Formats: sequence, structure tokens, C-alpha cells
Amino acid sequence: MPELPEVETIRTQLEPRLVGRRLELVSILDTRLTRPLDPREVSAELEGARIEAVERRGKYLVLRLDSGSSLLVHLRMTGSFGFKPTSHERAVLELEGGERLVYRDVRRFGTWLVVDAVELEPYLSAKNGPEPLSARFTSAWLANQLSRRRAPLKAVLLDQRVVAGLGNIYADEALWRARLSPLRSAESVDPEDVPRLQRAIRAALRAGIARQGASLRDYATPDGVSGAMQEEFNVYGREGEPCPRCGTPIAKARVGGRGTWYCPRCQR
DNA sequence: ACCTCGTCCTGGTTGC
DNA sequence: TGCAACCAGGACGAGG
Repeated sequence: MPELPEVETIRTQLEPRLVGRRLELVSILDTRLTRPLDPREVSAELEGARIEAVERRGKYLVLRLDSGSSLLVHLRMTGSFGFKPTSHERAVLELEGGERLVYRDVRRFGTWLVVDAVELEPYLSAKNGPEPLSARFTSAWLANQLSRRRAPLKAVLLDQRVVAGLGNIYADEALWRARLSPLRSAESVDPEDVPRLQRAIRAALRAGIARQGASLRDYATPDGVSGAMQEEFNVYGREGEPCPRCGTPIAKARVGGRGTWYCPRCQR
């Protein structure tokens, strides 16, 4: 489940290997990938273009092309990139120089979309709120968003328009750091506590980036290396284990249909 | 406008 | 040991 730290790690590794290279052949092997568009149309738009930049917005990977178009890749649950043949290949980009970038996605939730220069920013802005590691992600913004939502706090943090890039893992980890319960309603959070939550979100994501993401199930980086963040989870997946802060057994609940781990004692 | 839930999808794990 | 049921969850659409 690639979230911001995993996608950022992928971006960092792809950038030096892709920028300046031409896409010679684009093979889309799974027709679901480009739905509702015909994969042949998408291939035709990509082939021959040169990659100018590899960027990230929220959980989207953005390949900017010299044609003016951009390829937006969303990895959803199990999407990944690599440079070696593997199982569950859904697309292959043959690069100038003979290298083959393979897109793998076991569960086929991932999506590829080509947008032109005019559409790019409106599309990304409609899907994503502020980047959590940018200056635009302020406590004031977060407080305002929380104040108008009655849903569980965690459910609101998973809304990409509130903050871009948080997923199930880092939402739980951020809430643990902030000592706030995922179950309470967003509007019930005291405005005085919001700066703590804002800093906790940043800290959780920065920790993930520093460890090159978390390797669970299907995540691997393009270089084939595993991230190490899973070894440092405080609560995620740790039902029954002692809270690293107070020793109380970690509890598990379902919030918005998602597995949710938290300390019932020190997260209020 | 907001909220919850079902859907998509496959493979690994669990339980009988 | 076999096999079916269950579980993982990001985004989106339906329905309340």
C-alpha cells in the first residue's frame, strides 16, 4: 500500500534512471490499467516522448514528457516499478538505451492516465489537498478542515483533499504520535491540539521517507531494495503488543472499513 | 454538503 | 491435507 513515503522513495530512485530518456516502446498488458481509455491510444501518446521530470503529488507519480503531456501513475494497493522481469507485469516501458521499466501490480487496482499540460494542475488539485511537507500544510488549514467534519478523525485524515499522501499506515502512526484517538470525531479535536497533530503527520511521513518506506506484502522499490519502516511501526499491525509509550496493549478497531491500531490509554 | 458502505482485485492466511 | 472463507485497503460511486 504505497503511501507518500513509498511513492517518494520510488520517485527518488526512478528520477536519475528516467530523466532525459526517450520512451521507445510502451506495452500495456492489462486493459484495466488505462480504463476507460483504450491502451493503444495511451501507448501512442507516450511513445517517442522524452521524460523531462519525475515528480510526485500526494500518492501520484508524475512523469512529465517533452510532448507537453504527463503520465500520472497511481499505484493503489500493489503497484510497483522495477527493472527486471517479474510476475504480474501490467505494462513495460522500453527506454532509449535498451533498459526496460516494468510496472507490476498483483491486484490490478493501479491506474495510468495521460493528461495534457492544461489539465495537469487542475486534475491534481482536485484530487489532492496540500502537500504535508510543504509550507502550505499549516495548522490553521488542518484545524479548519477538522472543524467541519463529524466523521472519525482517522477517516478525515485519509481524505486526500484534507492532506495529500496519508494512507492507512501513516494515519495510524501519526495519530499515535499526536496522542489522539482515531475514533473520535474530527470536529471534537481541541484547536490547541491541532499543531501537535500537524507536526505528528510530518514526523511520521519523514520517518517513513528516511527508511525508504515500509515493505509489507507487495511493496518493493525500483532498485529492488526493501524499505525498513515496518520495523519501526509503533502501532500499525501490532494488536496486543505493548504501547511503546505507556505499555498498554495496542487495540484494533475498524474505522471507515479500515483496520485501525491505536493505544486505548494514551490516545485520547 | 457530509457520511457510510459496497465494489474492484488477487494471493496469502485462517479455520474447519 | 484440502478447500472455502476471510482479509488486506485507495479511490470512487451509490444511497441515506
